[in-house]
Amino acid sequence: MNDIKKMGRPRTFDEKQALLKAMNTFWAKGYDGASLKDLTKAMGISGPSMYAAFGDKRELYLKTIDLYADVDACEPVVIFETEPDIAKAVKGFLQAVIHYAVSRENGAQGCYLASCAIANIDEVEGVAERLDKAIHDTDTRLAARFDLEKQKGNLPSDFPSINRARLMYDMRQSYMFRGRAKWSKATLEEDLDYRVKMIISSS
Amino acid sequence: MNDIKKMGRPRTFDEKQALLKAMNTFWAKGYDGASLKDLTKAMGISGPSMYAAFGDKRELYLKTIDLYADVDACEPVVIFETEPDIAKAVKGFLQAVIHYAVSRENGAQGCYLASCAIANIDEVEGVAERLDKAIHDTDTRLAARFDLEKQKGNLPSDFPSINRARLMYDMRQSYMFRGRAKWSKATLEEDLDYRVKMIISSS
DNA sequence: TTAAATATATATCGATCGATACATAAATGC
DNA sequence: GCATTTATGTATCGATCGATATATATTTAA
Repeated sequence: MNDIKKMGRPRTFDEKQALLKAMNTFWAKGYDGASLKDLTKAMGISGPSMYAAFGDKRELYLKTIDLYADVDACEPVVIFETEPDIAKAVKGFLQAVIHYAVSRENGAQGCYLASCAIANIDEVEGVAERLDKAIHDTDTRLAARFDLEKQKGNLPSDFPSINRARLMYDMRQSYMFRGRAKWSKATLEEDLDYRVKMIISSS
Repeated sequence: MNDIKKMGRPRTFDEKQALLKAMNTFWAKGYDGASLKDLTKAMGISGPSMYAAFGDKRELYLKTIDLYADVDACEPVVIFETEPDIAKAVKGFLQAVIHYAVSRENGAQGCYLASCAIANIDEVEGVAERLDKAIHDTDTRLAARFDLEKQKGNLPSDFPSINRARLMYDMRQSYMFRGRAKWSKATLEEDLDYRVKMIISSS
């Protein structure tokens, strides 16, 4: 539906692929630590191409944050939303988080928001609102699944969905933090079952 | 005992005070975002004085990390170690953490390690080992209090001290994260009692 | 009083920063 | 065809980066 030919010389690179490369560069070096040279080299494009496509360094950064929040960080959430059994869903979520936390490429371990974006929350305009939205969106999305289980009668009617959703998100951030600090998958999984219990316990 | 007069012109500034100012600057702007101009202005000294006293920018950064780990971040831990009742100790720890997370000066909210240092873990040599040590030291210190309570008979003999210590530290990091993301003290305290209960629950 | 030692202030270094001017290449519209 | 539009590659801008050379000020040792 949207394949109307545009005028002018066509792009020779894929915007999303370039954004992913930029994200990994920011992730490893930080906003100020990642130079335009670093970024354009990783993206495989020239400086002027970057500016034409994304605006400037700050806008590029904000777009990588949007990409992360909308796409990259969602896999564990999807697992949580699709696994039928709620206990298994919680455990599957945390397992996916742990796997994600330790298995990204060099220098980009952990959570992009928690280990990169948050460092510039007051320095780079636009970061704060995106971070706040990402946290609330995830909290809400996780709570929605708990609410669904309450309707089904699989969780008690007084189950505090939003509080447990926040707790679950906090567990995610904790694993991400230790993952970036080079903790092993095995060590992170040690206390997994108790944490699952803590999340779905009703009182 | 250590007031032997040194030769040469004496320092006109206090090293620790200058380090604290440098830490706040790094905290707000990040390692690469904080320029020597920013740093020396905040520290109230000239460039050459900074280099003479601390080496270079990287060494200054590492020294601020040491200062944070050894001094600045310890207040909630001390509360945890000194409050006689273990349940109150856990709650007091988390309350102190929440207070700390939201009440630092502009741009320096949250945990210095989690919102600044960790961003440069692979970029700045020496950060990774300090971060790893700080996490392990805190985990161990928290676990020691649980072990003490086990000896006293206030906690069951099979209480998993190190796992609960890690959980407690993770709760700390979570509050710090949301504190930096501008969450209010009241909101952070909402689910406090449940978290305390789960930290000291024995099964 | 002089020499040695350490800290300070000013001025400035080459390198790199983010960003852009310009000419050229490759597509569409007519 | 030719004009228009958009993207690319090269070369480079002024500003700022981290770091230092130099001269001066202030202390102790003798």
